Amino acid sequence: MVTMSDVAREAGVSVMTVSNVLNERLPVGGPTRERVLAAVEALGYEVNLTARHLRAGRTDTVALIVPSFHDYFGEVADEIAPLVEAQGRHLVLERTSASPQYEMEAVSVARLQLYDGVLLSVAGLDPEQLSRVRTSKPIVLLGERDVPAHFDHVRLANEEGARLATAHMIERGSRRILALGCTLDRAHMMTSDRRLGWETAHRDAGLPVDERYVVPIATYSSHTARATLHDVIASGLPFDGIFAATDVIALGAVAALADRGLRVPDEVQLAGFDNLEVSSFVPPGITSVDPNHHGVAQHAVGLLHRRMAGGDGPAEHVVAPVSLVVRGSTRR
Amino acid sequence: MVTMSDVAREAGVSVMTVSNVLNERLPVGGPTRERVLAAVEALGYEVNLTARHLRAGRTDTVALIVPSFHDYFGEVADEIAPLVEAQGRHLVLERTSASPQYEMEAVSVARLQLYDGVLLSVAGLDPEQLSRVRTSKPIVLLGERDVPAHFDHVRLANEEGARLATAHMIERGSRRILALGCTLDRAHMMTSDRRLGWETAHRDAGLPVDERYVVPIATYSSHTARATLHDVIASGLPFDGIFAATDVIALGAVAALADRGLRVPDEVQLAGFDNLEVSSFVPPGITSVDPNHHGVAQHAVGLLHRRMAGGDGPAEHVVAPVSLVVRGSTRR
DNA sequence: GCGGCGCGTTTTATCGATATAGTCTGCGAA
DNA sequence: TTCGCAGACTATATCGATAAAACGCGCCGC
Repeated sequence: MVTMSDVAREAGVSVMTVSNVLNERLPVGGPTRERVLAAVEALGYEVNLTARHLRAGRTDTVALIVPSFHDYFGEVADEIAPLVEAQGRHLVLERTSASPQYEMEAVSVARLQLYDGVLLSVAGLDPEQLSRVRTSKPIVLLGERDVPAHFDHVRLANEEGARLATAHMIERGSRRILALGCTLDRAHMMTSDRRLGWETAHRDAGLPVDERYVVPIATYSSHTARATLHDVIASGLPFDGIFAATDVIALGAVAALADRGLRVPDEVQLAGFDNLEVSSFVPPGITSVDPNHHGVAQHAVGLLHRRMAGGDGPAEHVVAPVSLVVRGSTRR
Repeated sequence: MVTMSDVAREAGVSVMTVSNVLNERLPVGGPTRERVLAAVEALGYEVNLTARHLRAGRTDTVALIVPSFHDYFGEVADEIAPLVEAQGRHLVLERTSASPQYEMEAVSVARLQLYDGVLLSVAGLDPEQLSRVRTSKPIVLLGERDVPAHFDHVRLANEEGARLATAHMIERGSRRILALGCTLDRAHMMTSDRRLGWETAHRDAGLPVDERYVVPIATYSSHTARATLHDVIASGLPFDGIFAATDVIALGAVAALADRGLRVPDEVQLAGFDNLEVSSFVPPGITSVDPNHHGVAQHAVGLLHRRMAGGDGPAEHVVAPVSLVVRGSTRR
């Protein structure tokens, strides 16, 4: 490996002179500078970032830690990346498999030291576990779980989004709407907050809330959603609308409905949540709650930037507004 | 920040003793070890990985560098992650926006030093640019472009996959099959290799090859694909089948066909390439060439592992076999 | 003629961990 | 009593870069 001192020897100067030439900190005389640059070129020297990071105590890198790389998080990550790069920092992604253990490791002091800041998409950790995190570096939390108050946090207006989608289907005539992928839990988390919105829409419309229509699913995959909806259909529970807790679930539902020859939206209306890119392309177009990925990304990166710049106000808890994107899976 | 020497002072020992306790290199006496562990606990010490990396010249981290985080690459990344972790290393993702400049920076000596090895999914760099890369660390290339011979490389059987898909549609009755997203270029790259397979299938079946049916698209997004297919339909060019160069393109095609009320597969058969997860859920199910993500991931990680372990045989060029997954978008 | 100043460059210390060589203590054998 | 030696622990050098201080030299002004 070519080091700065190799360059220094080649150019007949001290390492500091090389450093000064390359970083333009202190001025270096013309001829000397030329010799240094020639030596750099000849040897193919490039700075060792690890050493620089150690010395500088800074890495100019931000980590985005997500449960998995595909679907929702991939799309969010692609929104976040340009914003971080616009600040002159690098973005790297790490993955936790949604396992609490991996998430804890990812925000361990040791790993945090590799980055100037971390965006953590919380999937597995509960508030109690999170409160044990030693925040040696700025962390901004993303995601729909409850988190300790001292963390900056960006979440979505889950209840409102679910309410919008459900109310829309009620207005368009659905009376028996499944809450697919939702749960009856009390803890504030994605699946229960969205179920609350589903409930609210029913109450607002003067309709009864039937808990049989809350159908949890074991894993948040299209595959499981498809199988679960098949079970519901087989059970004979009548329904004429589906609010899917996520678009990934909605996608599984679309498949299951097609498997059974149920027409969307004529026989069953369908709405999802997340407005994934794919949702506008799957015929007849999936109506979905748009979380405004770009806005979420801006909030999150903005908060993190403020902390990295030394800002130390009270923690902010942003609830990002959502809107409904109406497509062909609901009636007009 | 709590350092090892803070712990050493607290425990009344030298830093090396702390190091020895934590890394279990040299044996440390019972009582001393207890004091050290107590001090570590009390101060909340964790090792500084940057310092360790500098000293050790190793980071136990592999980078996967991709054009973008979502769709295809997100799915591949989720396959690669567990394999890298199984080797006791971390995986991080970086993104290049498919820009040649970013790709060059990503494999600059400086950035490579942060990792023990790199998996680079080549999108923007041509062989000439790649050959200028100073490979200070093991690199394995992924992707469908031609690359210099001295790089390990994993690619797909593009021509064969396209041939399979096209032949399948011909066999099922299509006679005028668009090659959507393919190109007439000569350079070996994804879009032209897949076009070759489309051609071969025609020749094999004794059908003429009509270049008007090769329809390139400006950007590889579902959105562009949808718009482009609308243009084709508007142009009046008759077709009864579509081979989409990627599933993302196929998804746009599905949307455009639905927009026009064209029934799949009755009026138009459709096949894609990549077998994205979504393809099995979009009604009626998109027939797609399965690149065996898992196998590709294993090859790539295996090659990289060999290099990182010091293996120095000749570069390997793996062409990963593909197979056709038949779904409802083609006739049975 | 000498202090002072500015410029260009080098010296030294440092970031935090770790490999290696060295030191100290105590115990057993000659 | 002395030497040897093993075991436990410490001192030092090192990874590669950079911040801060020091240095040498020429030139200016009084």
